[in-house]
Amino acid sequence: MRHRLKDVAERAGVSVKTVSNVVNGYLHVRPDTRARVEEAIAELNYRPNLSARNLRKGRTGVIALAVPELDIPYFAELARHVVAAAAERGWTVLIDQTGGGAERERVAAAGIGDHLIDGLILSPLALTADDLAGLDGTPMVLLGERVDHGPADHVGIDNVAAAREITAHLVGLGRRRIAAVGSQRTPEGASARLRLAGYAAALADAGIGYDESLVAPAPAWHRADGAAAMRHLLTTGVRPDAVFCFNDTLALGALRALHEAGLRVPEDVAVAGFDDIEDGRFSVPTLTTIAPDKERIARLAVELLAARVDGDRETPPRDLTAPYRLAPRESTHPR
Amino acid sequence: MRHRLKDVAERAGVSVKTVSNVVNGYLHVRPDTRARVEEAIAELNYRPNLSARNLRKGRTGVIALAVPELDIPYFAELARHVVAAAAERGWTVLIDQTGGGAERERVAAAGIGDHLIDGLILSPLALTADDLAGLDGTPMVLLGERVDHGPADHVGIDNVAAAREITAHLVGLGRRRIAAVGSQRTPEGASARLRLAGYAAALADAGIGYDESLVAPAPAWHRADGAAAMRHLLTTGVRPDAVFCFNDTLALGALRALHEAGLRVPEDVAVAGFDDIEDGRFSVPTLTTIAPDKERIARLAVELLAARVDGDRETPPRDLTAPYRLAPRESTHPR
DNA sequence: ACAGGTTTCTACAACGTTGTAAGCAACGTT
DNA sequence: AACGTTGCTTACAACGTTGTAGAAACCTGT
Repeated sequence: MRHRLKDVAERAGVSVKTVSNVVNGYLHVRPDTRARVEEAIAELNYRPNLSARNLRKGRTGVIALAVPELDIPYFAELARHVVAAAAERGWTVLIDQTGGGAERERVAAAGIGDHLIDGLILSPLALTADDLAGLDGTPMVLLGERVDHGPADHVGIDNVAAAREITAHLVGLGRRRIAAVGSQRTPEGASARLRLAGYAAALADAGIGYDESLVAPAPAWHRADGAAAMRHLLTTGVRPDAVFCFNDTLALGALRALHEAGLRVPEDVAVAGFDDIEDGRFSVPTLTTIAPDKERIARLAVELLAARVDGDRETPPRDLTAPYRLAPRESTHPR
Repeated sequence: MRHRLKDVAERAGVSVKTVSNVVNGYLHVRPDTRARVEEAIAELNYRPNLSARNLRKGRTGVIALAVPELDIPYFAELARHVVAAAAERGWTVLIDQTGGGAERERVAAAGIGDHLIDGLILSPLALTADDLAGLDGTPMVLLGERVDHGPADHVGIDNVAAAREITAHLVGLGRRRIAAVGSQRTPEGASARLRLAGYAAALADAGIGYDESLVAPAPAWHRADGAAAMRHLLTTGVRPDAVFCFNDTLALGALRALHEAGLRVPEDVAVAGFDDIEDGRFSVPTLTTIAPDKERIARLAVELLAARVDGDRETPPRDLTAPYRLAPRESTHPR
């Protein structure tokens, strides 16, 4: 019960190509012919076969967005903005979950060779410049951490500056034993490294010594990891009077652990996060955070990708920086 | 720099079809021929053109998952499970955001005619049976609310029983002024209606009168809506001693509003949600909820869809029910 | 009536893949 | 030696669409 151009053409008494012209809005079609064709299309409920069209055109109108995990709120919120920005260009977004593993990220990046998608917006956790080197010229935009000298365009925020600013905010409250939660053994340039660097810089600015024992690693950046890291910090000698978590979910986990330990936030321990996910605006207490302009990030990424898909293979990789702002909330209210 | 079967064939000195056979794992290919072909494939970094393959096969290997919003944690978690279940079948999942509007849902449902996807898993908020009637036989599975006599397979949980059970749990704590948050003017059979019915049934079971003023509507089911509804309940005469929110995000918003009003949970007001999102396991206090088996829901949906995609158009629409369990947490601890 | 231009329409080929059917070896059996 | 059988390979057509090139129809001004 599925119809083709041919069926419509026969019904309307014209050639296949004329129907194609009507479907594609080609100008020079006589009004009465057009009407007849449109009638036939409606009667048969004709819909173009996109596979055939894609094959013919070499374009699919689909881009992929590959993120580590959809149920990390930051990525879900980002995905919404990307879908919206892509929709304005008539693109459909295929969302891929890499799980943050290098292998799956590589597969996602390679998948763009399959002609199923016109381009890829990739938010890498594990991938390095080397991994990306082999991908010959298929349009790609990287989000988040910057892959130095990578072959692809990049959109991100200034992680170091943002981390420095929010740490300085904690310092400004008079806190001195400021812990960091979320450090990882990741490649140079990854978010964890950059945010740690900003943290360290802010401490140096304030003349506070960097104390290794106040830096808690987290294998992933989920709530459970934040809670575990916080519990660990509380069992070691020095109790922190403030914590900078490298993202909001870590911070929400930390809030939970502090609550279980009977500590008050912000009175005993001030807590700050990063990402500005919706949860943090409703948690008890609400969460001070760095709010990256996600909408802008998504829009820039789609624009960069569009330029490449439209044939620009000459411009060297571009590196755009989106704004962010510090959003102080209850978790760091002055005592 | 993109290669086709033809290029590989020339390089390996065989016919195009032989290369195709190698790519598709056809049995009768001499080992040395196969080796030569594979070498050529590797040298040219050949990847099949999926548009062409799809055109030829009439299948795309892509299914769509249409959900109202990705940044509602329940749908994000569900999406992860669907992606995983689909991956086991070699399917890619294209995720679509409908925003819960009837129009966008209709577009998503109609999009399956475009031959871009083999089937659709749709989680409708606004769509009615009538909307779905016009879709001639393209495979579709509905999630969540049941569309009575709809033309499609359905997977859900027993909303009425679950709502009744969790309300009974509140009754069991000795609470009597039990509010409901999240009612909506939706079509018969929608989640809001079903959960309200379960709530009412549990009250009746316990001999508690149904009090209209304890039922708060919520235009959407976000945190902000839950907070607003809770604030509204607190300003009206009767202060509830328990609240059943129709989903977890509403409940998290309600927790926030209760906190701002200086009320303790669960001592002053017990709070229960629905969906078992991750946030509720880390909130302060942790959230009592109904935990639907999301993994099972996703798996069943993919299986039902697979049967239809594989050609079964005869079996009448099936209706599967996934299990759930009550997860009691801090927000309803006995006084 | 006719050249010259414009508008409208069409036939054909191609996009890259795979199913079909048939061809060609090589082998074992009579 | 002729035969069927099996294993391996290939030519061809088709999937449904659109770009190209050109034919047909229609104008316009002489």
